[in-house]
Amino acid sequence: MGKEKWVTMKDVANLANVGTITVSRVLRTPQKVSEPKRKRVLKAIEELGYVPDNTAGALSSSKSRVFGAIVSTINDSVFAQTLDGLSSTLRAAGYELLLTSTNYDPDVEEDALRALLARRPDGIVLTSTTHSAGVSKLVESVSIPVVEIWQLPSTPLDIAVGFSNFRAGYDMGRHLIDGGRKNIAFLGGHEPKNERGCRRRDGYIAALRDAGMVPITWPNEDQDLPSGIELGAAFFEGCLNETPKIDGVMCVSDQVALGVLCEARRRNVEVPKDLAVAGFGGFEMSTQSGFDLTTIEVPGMEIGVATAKALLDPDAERANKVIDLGYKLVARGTT
Amino acid sequence: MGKEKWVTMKDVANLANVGTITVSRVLRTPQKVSEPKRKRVLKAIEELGYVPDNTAGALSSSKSRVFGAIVSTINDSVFAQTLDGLSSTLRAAGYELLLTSTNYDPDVEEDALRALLARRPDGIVLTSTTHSAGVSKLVESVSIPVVEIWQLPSTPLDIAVGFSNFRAGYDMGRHLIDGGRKNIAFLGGHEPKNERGCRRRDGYIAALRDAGMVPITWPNEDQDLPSGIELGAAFFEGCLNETPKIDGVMCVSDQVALGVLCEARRRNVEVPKDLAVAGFGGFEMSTQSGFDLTTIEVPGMEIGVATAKALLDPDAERANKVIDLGYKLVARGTT
DNA sequence: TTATTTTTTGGTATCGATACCACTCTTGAT
DNA sequence: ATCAAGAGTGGTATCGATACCAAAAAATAA
Repeated sequence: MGKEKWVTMKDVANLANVGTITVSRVLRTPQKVSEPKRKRVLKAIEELGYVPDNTAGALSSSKSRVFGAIVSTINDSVFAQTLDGLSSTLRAAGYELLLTSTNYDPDVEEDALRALLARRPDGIVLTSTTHSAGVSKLVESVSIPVVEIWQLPSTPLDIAVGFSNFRAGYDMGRHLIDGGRKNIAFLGGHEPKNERGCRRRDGYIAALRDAGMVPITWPNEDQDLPSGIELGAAFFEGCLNETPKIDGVMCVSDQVALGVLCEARRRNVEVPKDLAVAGFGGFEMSTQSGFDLTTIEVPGMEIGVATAKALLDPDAERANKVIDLGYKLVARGTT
Repeated sequence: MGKEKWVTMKDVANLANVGTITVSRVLRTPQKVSEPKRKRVLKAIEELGYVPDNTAGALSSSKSRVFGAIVSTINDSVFAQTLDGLSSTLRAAGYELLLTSTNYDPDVEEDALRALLARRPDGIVLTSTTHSAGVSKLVESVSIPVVEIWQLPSTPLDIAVGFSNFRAGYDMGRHLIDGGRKNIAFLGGHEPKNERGCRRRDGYIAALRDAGMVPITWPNEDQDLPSGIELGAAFFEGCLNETPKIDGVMCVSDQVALGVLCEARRRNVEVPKDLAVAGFGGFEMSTQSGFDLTTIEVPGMEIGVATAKALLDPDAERANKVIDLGYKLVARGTT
């Protein structure tokens, strides 16, 4: 626990017998410094254990080398992949990630954004696409790239990287219809704060309407908790009580789908004979060695990487403001 | 996309007709400013849409109001709870979290730590407890709190918050022995880079030795991938081929345990009659409405909250350098 | 050789906030 | 009325890096 002060660039410069600016250049643009001086500086850095102070650098260059992200939750495996991809790509380029989660509470978003902007990030990542007036105003007053992810907003603030939740919902609806199911329900997605889930549900509804079928959704009251396996079981039970003839369910997430699978097993409902089950997300356990679940696989990692690229070179990406990375409907044993 | 410059504290001061320092005080120590001036300043802030620049504040006060965290992976649901607890508690106190993941690669740790320290954080969170010489040296040269989490190191660098992975492994071993199992295997945990998993395995080995039984572990070669459901299935298969009489398995994680459950079902091995299965972590799906899996429940969220408290008030916590939050063995249907 | 470009280098001002100190103005005690 | 204590306020130096400009050194052209 040394109480010593931090070593400064000036200390390094003195030891190496150069100007401070030369030390700065060795770190930022080494090719602009002659071989012998560069070596001397590097040796001095090593010797003193110098760790540059980015807060000072940020102040004078107005480049913080930090990006801010506001996510709805960290606690979602597919989503976490995006963060992994984002954070590692950024770190490779010498940037760090300032992370804030709102736990699906939009009221937190503005505060979180203020706090992030106070750190003068070089860019911002948002996971929501409908924003409060305050948020929009803040974002518009700022001249840094803003990337909205995991959705494709019709009017992006700046850049968007994601896929169409609506089309994914629609496609899965069709998949169940094509599989001959007659009474298909959608479980979850009625959390008004989870926009992505709502869009999937909208897609499902459209698919059924287009096929002349009646959409069944459950639950129908607002419900705030992020959907998980417990809810899946509960949803299925509730839905079945109301509409016993259900022969296909499409779930807002893989977690909910697993809850349905568990509940179905307890009730001796045979999958896929009596009931088709489809999820969304493509998390690890949906694979064949797991639950062999039909699902929509989302390119979580790719979204993270593409987002990082957009942040690092916004002008290149701004040509096409909306980057659609698509999704993959993977039909497996449960349908 | 406004190209306007940021509003500065001076702008606010001018508009409110006060000194810049008064504006600073309104934000940091409002009780030291008289009512009328405070109101005027707040109005000016509102009017101009002023967002303070923390990088400048950090430089002059040497308090960045940022904490850095280096985690092995974001992609683990129980672990994510810790991050959620950490980040929300910190934000409530006006601090942000700078997050970096190493993907279980210890070589990345030193680089990541350097990058974090360059942002002059007010504290650091580490998820590993065995560090390279470079990391230890860096940490020791710094006078900020350092919290190691999810483990209880014998010689903490500074403060530690977690539980004993060894004892958890030991207890679960005993649980299976007490349940009358005769041939108990431990699956996973042979990733040398995953210390926590190794400690659990060590605990299991000790429990079996103490009971005069022969420990069986699988796999026995180094294996780097973080354990998941696919690996669980594969491990179980491999282990069964070598030692067919297995009647109990303890897994390094719940994910691996689920893989075992799936593979067991495919092979018509009845759980828990023919095979007891235990996991570790207590993630959502292990509950009764999910897979009814016997597991060790870890207080993920609490670790995050306690870590935040330790960072915010290190001196209070440093009295007891090691904070053991324990764990809970939850016996369910699979044993 | 000298003139001219290019590369390398360092001095000084600057970024925007807070620390520190000095000063004024209350308030209450004597 | 006088003084002491404390609250409220602002000026100026400062944090540690980078930008900008100018000067020196080296490389190239004439």
